This record gives sequence, structure tokens and C-alpha cells, in this order.
Amino acid sequence: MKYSSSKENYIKAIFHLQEEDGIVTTNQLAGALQTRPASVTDMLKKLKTQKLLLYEKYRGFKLTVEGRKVALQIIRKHRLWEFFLVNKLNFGWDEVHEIAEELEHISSKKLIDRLDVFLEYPKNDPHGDPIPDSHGRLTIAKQVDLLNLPFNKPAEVSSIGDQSAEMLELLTHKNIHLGSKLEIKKKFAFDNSIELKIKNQPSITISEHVAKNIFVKYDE
Amino acid sequence: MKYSSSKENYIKAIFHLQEEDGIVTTNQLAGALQTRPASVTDMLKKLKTQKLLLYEKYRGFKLTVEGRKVALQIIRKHRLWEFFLVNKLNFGWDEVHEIAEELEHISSKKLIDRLDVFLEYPKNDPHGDPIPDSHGRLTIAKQVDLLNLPFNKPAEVSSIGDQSAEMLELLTHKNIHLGSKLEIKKKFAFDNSIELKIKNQPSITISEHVAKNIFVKYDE
DNA sequence: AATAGATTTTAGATTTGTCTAAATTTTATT
DNA sequence: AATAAAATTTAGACAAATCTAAAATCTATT
Repeated sequence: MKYSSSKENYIKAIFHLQEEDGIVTTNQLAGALQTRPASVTDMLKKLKTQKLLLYEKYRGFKLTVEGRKVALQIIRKHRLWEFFLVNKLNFGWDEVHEIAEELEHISSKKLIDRLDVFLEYPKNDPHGDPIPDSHGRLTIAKQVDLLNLPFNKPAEVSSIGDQSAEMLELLTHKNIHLGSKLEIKKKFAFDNSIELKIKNQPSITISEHVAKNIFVKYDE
Repeated sequence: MKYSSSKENYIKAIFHLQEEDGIVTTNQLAGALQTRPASVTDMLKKLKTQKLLLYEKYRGFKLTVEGRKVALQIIRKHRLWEFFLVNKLNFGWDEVHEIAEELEHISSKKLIDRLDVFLEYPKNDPHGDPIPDSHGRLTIAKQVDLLNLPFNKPAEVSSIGDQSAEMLELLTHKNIHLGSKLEIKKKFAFDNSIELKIKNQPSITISEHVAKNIFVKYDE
């Protein structure tokens, strides 16, 4: 099934709102989409007809199971494209949202699965948000700082604590990015420094202070 | 200026038709766009108002200078995305057109220029058609087979003569693709075999028979 | 439990892009 | 040069997505 960009934007916005509150209201959604409540009501009727929405007049609404699936596919596309923009095209993480808002409406499922392969199945977008897999599943990944990552556990850099220019310079030099895949090889008790291996790169060492500010996600 | 996808499709189709015939007619365009002549007339009026089209009722039409510029940007996007799909996401050259039809309407100019950098400024799309540069200029590139490429002249693989499975196997093995950038280092008079250097790869040797079937483009 | 205020929905209009059917203009042929 | 056929345009309608203004419904408070 293919939906218009506008419809997809409604579906996505409802998904995000219902994650927080369970049930969503017309005014809430109008606020989120920068549109008028009357326009929202019109669209709600259409979404209900298409069985994407559970909606009773004046009673609020939420997505059906099918609606949730659609939402997760859109979110998957959005976040994969964001990862692509930052990690392949060298955009800053703060300038990709707008562009991904357009790219997320490209319909080809094959395209997005190929993109996923090309990017090596990233778990998180550049903002640290999880990327649903091709079945729409969100892996429940554990986030810890590098001091608390177990040995030899493959993990992926998901966010940076200290975003100062100095820290960024160090990370750039050591070639550590959001999305970098790594595992810990050694911890030195003497100064709590850590030796780690980033995928496709030689091993490097970082200090306790740096390790504390690098957050990673890993499975289970 | 931003235009709707529909408008962009009209502009692009007019561009292609006027390349062939100079002046375009309503029925021609309706045929190309799989739409009705009446719909075409409606759109022509809008394009004229926006000064993208030179149009007199019943007299045919063609793009203005501004309209041509818009068309070339759309074509640039289409062809760069096609190159990306084939060379980065491993799509076949025959399955990318549809997807590129959607991607070409993503508006960000910065995105497309970054993509161009990422792809290393390819000159031709997977079908061998030239890719306009960021100013909309189409480089007039010379196409020759590898036997006729001068020494040390940087060139880019633009099409393959013999598309048999055997040839494809050989090209895959030697890692020669559409878009590969290479130069010729040696020609052996004994058997007319050729030694060439593909960018970022060690030198390889190919036979006269193979060389005859690889076409490349180079500047001036 | 009545009602004021907030929320939501309805009614009717607008814009964009499309369509059919009818009218107009061009063209090709006698 | 008249006219039949083809091409094009106009007129009027429709669907999708939006809007404003008015009506309906809900809620919260007295």
C-alpha cells in the first residue's frame, strides 16, 4: 500500500504522540503538524476508513496495528537516510532532519533495504534514536558509556556526552563517529585507559576521561 | 524556486522532446506523460505564467532559458541518483529508473552537490547518458573504445559493447564497472593487449578483444 | 445539574492537478 | 478555397488537502 506524503506525515506524527500519551487529541496533532484542527479531523476520517486509525469522534485516537507498522517503516526510512547523510555525505547531525523529511517518502522498499546493507545495518540515527529493522522491529539495545561496555562485545557509538570542540577534535583524529562499530580489547587498571578496535581500523587507546563520554549501544 | 513533482515532470519531458524536435506539441507531450491533452494545456498555461515556457495557443511550445535550467537540474539529480543506485547500492542498471523518478524531486541542492562529491563527479549515468554539472552544464565528452584512448588520459567507463554473461563475469572479476575511472599505462604491440590503472586499484591487463568492448568518455 | 469555556467537528470554499465532453483552431485534401 | 479530419483549447467537474467560520460536543466549575 502506498500513501501520500501528507498522510504519511500524519501517521508518523500520531505515532510519536501516542508513544508519549497513549491516546492522541486533535489539537495536539494540529500543533505537531502546524496545521488547523479542522484539517486534522478531515484526515482522521480518511485514516479511519483505511483502517490505519482507531478513532471515535470527540474521543481521541490512536493507530491500529497496521497503522503502527506503516509508521515504523516511515521512521526506518527517515533514520536510515539521516545516517546516510551524516556518515556518507558528511552533513552535520543538525542539518539532516529537513532533507530526511523528504527522503522518507520515497516508496521503494528494496531501495531502503539496500541502503541498510550499504550502511551496514546501523542501529541508531545521528541523534541516537533507534532505527527499526526491515520488519519494523525496534531492537531494545542497551546504552552504556565505554567504561561499562563488556570485553569483546560488538557495539555501536550512539551518542557523545561532552560535545566541546576539543572532544570533537580528538574524536575526529581517532576516527570515532556516531555509528562507528567497535569492541573493547583491553582495559588497563593502572589509569583506566581502554584499548579498542574499530571495525576496519587498527586498534587505538583512549583515556578514562574520553571513554566516559562515549556512549554505545549493544544487543540484549 | 521550488516546483511540484508534477510540474517538474512536465518540464523534464518538454526538455527531452525539444532536444529532438526543437518545438513540442500538446499531443506529443500528452503521449510522453501518459496524460490527456486537456491536462497538458492546463499545465502549459501555468508554466507560461511562471516564465518557464514560450507558448502561444495552438502554436506549440518550448522551454525558456530559465525552464531549460530547471530541466537540467532535474536531469542532473535523476542521473546522479541512478549512478548511486547502481554503483553504491548494487542495483542493476535496468531497475533504477523508477526509483530515480522519485528521488529526482528531492529539493535540496546541497544534498545533490554532496552526493556528486561522494560519487566522485561521475560524467555518465549507468545508461551512458551524460550528467550535467552543478551549473547545469553538459560536458561534451568524447566517447571511444579503450583501444583508442590516448595514454595517461583520465577517462571513465561509459558503456559496454558486448553484454554477454562471459564478458560481465570478466568485468566483475577485474572490478571494472560503469563509472570506473581509469587511464591507460601501456599498450603491447605484440598482441594489442593493454595495461591500465583503475583509480584506487592495482594495474591490470586486458586483451584487445576486451578493450574493443569497453567504451570510455574523456574531456575535450 | 447547569453552564461557560475549550475542544472538536461540520459546512462550505480554495488550490492543484486531473478528467470528459464540447467548442475552436489548424492542417491537409479535394 | 472549401471542408473534413486532426489537434488543441475551453468549460465544467472531481479528488485530495487545506482553510475559515459556525455548530456541536465535551469538561470543569460553580
